[in-house]
Amino acid sequence: MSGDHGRGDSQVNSGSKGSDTHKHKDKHKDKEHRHKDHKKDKEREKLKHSNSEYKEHSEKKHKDKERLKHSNSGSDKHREKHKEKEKRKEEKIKLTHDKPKKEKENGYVRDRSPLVIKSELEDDNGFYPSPQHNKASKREYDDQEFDYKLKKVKVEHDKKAQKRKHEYEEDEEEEDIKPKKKTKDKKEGKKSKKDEEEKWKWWEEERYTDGSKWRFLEHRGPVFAPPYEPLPDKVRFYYDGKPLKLSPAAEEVATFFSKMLDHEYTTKDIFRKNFFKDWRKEMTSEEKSKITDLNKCDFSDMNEYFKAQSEARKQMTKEEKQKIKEENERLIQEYGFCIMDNHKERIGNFRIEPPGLFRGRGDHPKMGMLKRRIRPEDIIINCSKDSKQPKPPPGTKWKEVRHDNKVTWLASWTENIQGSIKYIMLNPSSRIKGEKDWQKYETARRLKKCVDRIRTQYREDWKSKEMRIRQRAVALYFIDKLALRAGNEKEEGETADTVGCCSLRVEHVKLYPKLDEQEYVVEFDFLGKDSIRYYNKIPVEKRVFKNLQLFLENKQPEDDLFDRLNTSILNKHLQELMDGLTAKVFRTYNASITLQQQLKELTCSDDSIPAKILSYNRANRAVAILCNHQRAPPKTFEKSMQNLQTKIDEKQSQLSAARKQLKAAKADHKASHDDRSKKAVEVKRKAVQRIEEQLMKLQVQATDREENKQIALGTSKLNYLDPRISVAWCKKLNVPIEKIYNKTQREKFAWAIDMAEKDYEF
DNA sequence: TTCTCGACTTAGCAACTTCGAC
DNA sequence: GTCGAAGTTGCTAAGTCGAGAA
Repeated sequence: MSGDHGRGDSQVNSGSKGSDTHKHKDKHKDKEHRHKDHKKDKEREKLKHSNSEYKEHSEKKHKDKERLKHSNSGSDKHREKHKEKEKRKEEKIKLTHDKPKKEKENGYVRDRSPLVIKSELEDDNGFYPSPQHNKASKREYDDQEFDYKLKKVKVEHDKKAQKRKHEYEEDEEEEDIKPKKKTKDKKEGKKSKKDEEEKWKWWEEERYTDGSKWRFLEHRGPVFAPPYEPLPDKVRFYYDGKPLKLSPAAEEVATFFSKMLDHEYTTKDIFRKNFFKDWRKEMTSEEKSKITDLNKCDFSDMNEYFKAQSEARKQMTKEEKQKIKEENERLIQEYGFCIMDNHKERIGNFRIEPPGLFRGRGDHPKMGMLKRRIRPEDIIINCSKDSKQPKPPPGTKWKEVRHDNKVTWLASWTENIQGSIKYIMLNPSSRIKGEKDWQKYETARRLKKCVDRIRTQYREDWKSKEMRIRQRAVALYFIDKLALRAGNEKEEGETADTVGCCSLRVEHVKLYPKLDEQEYVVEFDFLGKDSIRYYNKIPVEKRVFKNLQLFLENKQPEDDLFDRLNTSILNKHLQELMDGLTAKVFRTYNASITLQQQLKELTCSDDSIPAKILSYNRANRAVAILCNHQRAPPKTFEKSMQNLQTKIDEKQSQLSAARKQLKAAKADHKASHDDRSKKAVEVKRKAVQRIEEQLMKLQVQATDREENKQIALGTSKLNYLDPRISVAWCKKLNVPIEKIYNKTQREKFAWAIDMAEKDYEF
């Protein structure tokens, strides 16, 4: 495809990105890098910028940024503000912990949602009533590319909804009465019902255009973590070499730590410090006075106990395992589904996160803190007014029950580490998620149509008189060319120090007018999402290079590279260029277009199926490299590679032996010319062929595995690659779809599998 | 206009399950 | 049937982005 201005080539084919140069270094080195301290003293006086226009804006933005970002800056005012923020957050967390925020939330429910729902439900003719287009719904409506096929519009009315609702209730009752006595027939009956649901082609139906997400929603609420079971007396905790019986609350938190003893986390200072601080909060005053030093705590006995338990689980008999499986299945049947608009849909995560120690990624300042137990009193339930509301566990109550059909979640709670909200939502195979996914790819396809115009414009903007426009244009170039993330601003001290494009700092880029025979090379080295290192050396256009030199002028390493840009400004600009365009659409677009190009380049219709799959994986890998989707090499990688090599060696000697035998058989036949010897030649020839195929398969497997060592293919496959490209490729080249997508993925992409023909073009 | 928050997507890891060789 | 490797699933952290409050 033409639209790529040579982007991928250096990266994708030659692997010039860090994946092949720096990024595969020892993981520890990466971790060291992650530890790089960005919190340097910011008191030093800022040098004045030479460019006057730049200076004026820069000062303003600098002030803002200082206030916003650097908690350790010299500004008292800023410190106070930061403190205030912290306080507010703590209060919020405390509030959600203690008492529900009744007023606001109740107001919300009473004043808005039910009214909306009521009026909509009353509208009998308009199952999708004429919307008073709000902004969000207008965009959906305007999105012409995302028009449903209306060949089979199925409009089910409330009566039918009620009927289905009752079926669901009957199911539930049956489950309640005899949960474990499912006959085979009943199971099959359920299966066919399930099949019916699986076959539901929501993509052939109309969708809501008024911003509402559903009309009817009924579910059983979440499943809570099992209560804490105190340790048997024989399992001891030792302090300073002496056994110490802990109170149940302190003991529970101690078990969280003891279970992680083999993990690197427990060796980290921040983790230990945070854990100890939170653990002490759970101790009795007596425990608090005794236990004052984590280094004197010995959790090894507890650790051994949990390891033994885990081992015992593995050693369970088939029957015991089966029993657990069945019990789990029962739980899924009861809580794992909901009824949304006449259809039984799978819930993605119906279990509440159990208490434990927070495992932040990278250098997270809050790692080790105690994630508290979530109780029914913390949970907000969302369901429709006319549904059977989920019952809280006996003796408890929900924080709130609301009926907001403008959102997709079924339940939510506020977690205590960051004060953010967690949700229970539907499975990716559900209509609500699928629609959104489809829409995402349609937006990316619309970008394809205007990407050339956008590229021309940002090239023009590199020459702009206004610094803010130049910065915007260079940032957009990086987002487009390198598939960088937008890079929202983050609150310092709350999370690990990671950046995206707009939040890049001076210290993250190095400029080389000439490097290894290439001109105008930019070296990127920063930690992105999940503290994954992005390292890349890339030649850029001269104008970009000159602009970067200008942006870096008179700045300190910890200053922002794009000091007059943030994601909000960028996205507002993108919105003007194309309806629905945001920074992340470029990632989706470039990922999908790269897959399509690579598949065209790499596959040949004459190839065997394994060879085709290898090509597919290579195309997928090109995207994963582009998007910097890395993984830690599997622990057993070296060993499994060795085993595979042994197999290859064996197969090779088997092959040469078989060839010798064939040669001998041929000689025999030449001498005797009889049928028996002719037959023997045929048999030997087939044997050689078979071994050759086996050898090839093994070699392909080895190549694939080696190339995949540190690349995660799943993320791009699941989130960035328009599934219709893969489906079309499979259909065109007669590759079974099962070779590309497993069961879960096929469920998620059912819409694409159904609608994409072999000639589909992204 | 700035800032915060809610809702949602994207992400890697680890536990669990299945597969295939012996 | 056993064992190790590969594949799958679940979990939950960490992003993006837009709306609305301050």
